[in-house]
Amino acid sequence: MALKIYNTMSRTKESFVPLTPGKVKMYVCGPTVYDYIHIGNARPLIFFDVVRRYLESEGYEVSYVVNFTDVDDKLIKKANEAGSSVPEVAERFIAQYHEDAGGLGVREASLHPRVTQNMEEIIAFIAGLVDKGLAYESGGDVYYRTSKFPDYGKLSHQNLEELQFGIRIEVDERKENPQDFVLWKAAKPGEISWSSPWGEGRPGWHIECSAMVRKYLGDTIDIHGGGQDLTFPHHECEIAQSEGLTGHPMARYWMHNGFVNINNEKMSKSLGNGINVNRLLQSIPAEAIRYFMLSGHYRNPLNFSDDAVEQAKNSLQRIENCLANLRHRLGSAEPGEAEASVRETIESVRKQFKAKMDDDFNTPDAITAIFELVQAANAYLAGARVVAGSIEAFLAQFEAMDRVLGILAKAEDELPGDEIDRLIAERTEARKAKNWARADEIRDLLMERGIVLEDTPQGIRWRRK
RNA sequence: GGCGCCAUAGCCAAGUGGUAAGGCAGAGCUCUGCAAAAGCUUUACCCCCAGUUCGAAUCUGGGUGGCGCCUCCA
Repeated sequence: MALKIYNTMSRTKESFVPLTPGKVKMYVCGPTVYDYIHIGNARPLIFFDVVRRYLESEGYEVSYVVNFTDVDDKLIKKANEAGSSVPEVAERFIAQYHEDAGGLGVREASLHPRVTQNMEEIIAFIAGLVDKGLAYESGGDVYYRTSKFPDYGKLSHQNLEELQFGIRIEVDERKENPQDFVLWKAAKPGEISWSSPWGEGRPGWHIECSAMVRKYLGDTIDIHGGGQDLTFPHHECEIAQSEGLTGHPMARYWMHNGFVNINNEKMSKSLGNGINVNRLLQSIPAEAIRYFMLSGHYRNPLNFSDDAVEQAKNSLQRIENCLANLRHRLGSAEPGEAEASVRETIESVRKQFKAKMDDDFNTPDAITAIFELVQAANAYLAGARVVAGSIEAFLAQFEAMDRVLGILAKAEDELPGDEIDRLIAERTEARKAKNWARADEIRDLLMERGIVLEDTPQGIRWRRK
């Protein structure tokens, strides 16, 4: 079964066929770097990171581009408030982004282009649109002439006549039509700006993605992703710009992730309930955040709460216990190749995992496949005969799945300190002597230090709590 | 007004025509010096009402209750 992706454009799951066999060009709209990233930003980061990892694990060579919007109104405002400059603010939060995304286990994109480093291409792009009559200059601004692009609305399935413009934002009288959107904004006095054929100014929000997609990936890419709020207007405008200029489809598959709510409320600045990823990572392991994010289907809304985090942690604990127990038992297992029955079980889990990921990245069901493996491995460990090859095969399958999801903590190979070692040895002696009081005392002592001791027929097994 | 989304056990969450996966939490049992870990067992009139069908959580229509987008937004 081949990969199917839900395409916002067609509103159906479509078989994934890349433009060039074996290669995938993928672009996801990145953050405007004027603040710390929040839990809502984290969802597309983590989800599309998983998409990318899965494609790679399926053998595709993925060119993955995530942009930084490093100049816009919010940055200008922030810089003014902080008595700083736009580049300084951007630099600071780009660094912060890398720290936080990395903290979430999100791999760096192939490329993180910035608006301010692609100004030539952006201006050339706009000029091209003006030349084609698809854009017009008005009072130092340049606007896209939506009336010249009949497909406008095709992604979000909006009908131009039905859209209510000016509902939230006052319509600028410099526009020919209210639905026209800005490509180039004339600079106000003192604002950061670049020279252009239309005077000093800066790019509008949508044009950067069109210009950077084209420059770094080409006229048509395979996957274009982002949060579902970007469907309209952002991606709609990108399509108008890119397809208007090049005459080619901008992307073959449009993917949009659902929102994260906080305690069943929409996350918004006005409610003040945004959750800062950097702060969150100080109290919650990245793996638990990833598990939480992947525990629901990416197109459904997800509700973030303390309870949800707790459940994610506990669920993960079951998998990690299993891994720890496998590793511990490896030392005492008899040598030998994996049994056929074990290989079959693992193969069936492998297929299940793949089938679920192939079905529009059904990560909740893919996680279920992991639990199937946990169950099988636990049952195997409880059996009479335990062979090293089988344990290794189990571990290898866990690792293969985790290369895609990234929800399991890296194996801690740190050894207990001398003192801990000594205490464990002393407890073993005490147990031999049936000195249960001393044995329990030592276990409690280590428990206080976050170390859980478990007695098994193969000796003491310890893990960090 | 337009375009959409969601409603499944105490909680989270798949399934989208053949009679309810998985996880968390809870309970019981087994194992254990005691634990832990693990195993086994256990919990669902699938929001409501009609309809289509041999058969519907799944399709259709109508409700009810949440929610998103309509040029800041992941």
